[in-house]
Amino acid sequence: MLRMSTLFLRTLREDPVDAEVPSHRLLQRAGYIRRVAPGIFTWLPLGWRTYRNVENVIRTEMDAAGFQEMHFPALLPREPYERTNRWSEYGDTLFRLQDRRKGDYLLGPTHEELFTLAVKSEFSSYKDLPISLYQIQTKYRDEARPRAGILRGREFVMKDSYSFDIDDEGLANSYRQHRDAYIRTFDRLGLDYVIVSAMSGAMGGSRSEEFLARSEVGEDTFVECPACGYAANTEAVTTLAPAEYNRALGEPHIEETPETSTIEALVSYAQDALPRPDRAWQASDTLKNVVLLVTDPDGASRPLVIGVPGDRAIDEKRLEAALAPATVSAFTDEDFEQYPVLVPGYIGPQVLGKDSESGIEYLVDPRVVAGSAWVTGANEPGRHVFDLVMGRDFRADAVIEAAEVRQGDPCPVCGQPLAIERGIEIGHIFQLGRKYAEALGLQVLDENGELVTVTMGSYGIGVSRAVAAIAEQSHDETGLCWPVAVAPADVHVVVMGKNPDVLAAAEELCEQAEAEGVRVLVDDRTGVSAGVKFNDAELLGIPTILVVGRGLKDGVVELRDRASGDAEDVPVSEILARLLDRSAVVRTD
RNA sequence: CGGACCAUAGCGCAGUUUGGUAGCGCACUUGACUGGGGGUCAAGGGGUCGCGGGUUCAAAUCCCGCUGGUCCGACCA
Repeated sequence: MLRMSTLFLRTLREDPVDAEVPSHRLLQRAGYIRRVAPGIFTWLPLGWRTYRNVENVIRTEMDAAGFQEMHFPALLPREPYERTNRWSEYGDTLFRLQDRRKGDYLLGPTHEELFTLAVKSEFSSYKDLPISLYQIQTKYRDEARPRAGILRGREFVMKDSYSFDIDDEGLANSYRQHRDAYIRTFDRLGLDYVIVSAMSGAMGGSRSEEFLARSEVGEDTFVECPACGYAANTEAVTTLAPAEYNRALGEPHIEETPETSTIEALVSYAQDALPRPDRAWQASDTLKNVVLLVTDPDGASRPLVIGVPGDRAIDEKRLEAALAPATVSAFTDEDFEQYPVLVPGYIGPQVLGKDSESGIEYLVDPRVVAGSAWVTGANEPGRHVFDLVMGRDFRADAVIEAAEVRQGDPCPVCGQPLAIERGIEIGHIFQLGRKYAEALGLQVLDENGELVTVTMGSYGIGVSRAVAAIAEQSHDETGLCWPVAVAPADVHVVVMGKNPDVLAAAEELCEQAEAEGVRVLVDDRTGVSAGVKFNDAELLGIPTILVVGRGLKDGVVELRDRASGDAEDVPVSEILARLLDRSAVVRTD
């Protein structure tokens, strides 16, 4: 039994000044966590109980799915990460340190290498596979800017699983098992989440989905189709090629368009000087060609031009995701000097493409379909070309998803307008493929006695982040409101006044409840006013609040639902049954 | 990595402009009253004013340097 009179807890009446998002603010005010250094937090007793409940839900579901828990060190040698290139690729985000002999070590940001090596050292036959292993581990990432409390810390706990299969079919199966286990886990945690298509990004691999807890403070943006249920991270949204597009009125013709190096100026000029017969010119009639400098992982860089409808901006995240692992930067004046064919403000696709004279790679937005006509640069200052038709008058090397996604864009599945939402990434599942197995030489003998490289999946849940995500989704103005599955106790008993008979009656009730498996936190403090106790109870957010006080002489106590605020008087004789009904009694923490 | 700002009691802040006994609210201790919504009164404890140097009779305050931190953006399985 937790007693407020002895609990290591101090609630704060005022908000900590550094806390911006509700979860961070309330977890600190309620005495669940305290900051130690930027992005590094201590869990105080109530917070730790909550954290462990979350961890236990995750662990039970992983075990139930047949995944085996093990545990790696957080402090790791450099060598395995050197072999997969991540010692350098991870960059400044990697926490590095040296031992007394100047040997390089790191604090693990994720453990693909170690799991791969572990399987390699133990198993060597297809008969041993498939297998899925996991750990619940403290991870370290030296984030450039930790923020939002434990939503994004530099030290955090992650449950990371890895599956090992002999072939793609096996991997797909392991992936499905993890996906199902994650659904059960997040359902039990009471989270409101969506599963979105994601890019596998720097991790490599093919299929990837993210579990996002809906939250306006989330750092991930995703689109969702209210009509058909399609959902995707903005990085992974695919653009529907339009069924209708501008048709050419004739052959391409170059027009004088002075001082029109921006789309806005061009549209305005064309409207005045070269009006369309049927309707006004729009930015979406123009083809904007953006030059970027692409740098490959080996350090080589080259120009790249991307053509998008003039009303669209390039979304850097989508661009980076589309080009990964290469990175992009702006094309500078010096770069332009090296490529005189590129006339800033008047770049047109006629001179672009790998097969063209310039050899500059040219990629286009999916809206630039074959047969569509555009107004675009004529590759000379002050001139644009009209009625330039994709496929007829110019070609692209490929299609790229890099344009911004907007509210109301058509769903790639059903065509209905998409909504844009924000979420907190609480889980991510990947079909990694053979990247790590190849780099580290994880092979087994197949049934024909041939060596084959194992294919892997990688699956993560942010355990500490999930605590914050739950807090983010379940709180109100007065404090936290935990779902019963993760709450630090089942019932918060508020003992009113200082009448020893009332206290004794409350104590007895608490003892009986505990004996039945109900986890009780009792506010047995004397000399604390009713207001303080009620406010603390609401701040702490235990789902059921039981007020033992003046009703006792009539044989009733007051039962309150923290979330709704609903209260009712319940006869003492019935209270145990009611509490059991509202408790997460079957629990192993 | 850009931009803005901050550092004074456990927390939140004033004091710095114009140098002169280090303050307020909350929290904490003691006592009394109160006792179903952060109650009242009284008496207390708690500070290398981030660090180092300088100017001055005198520095939280002015000057120089450093360190740490926060927020916005960039970045970020």
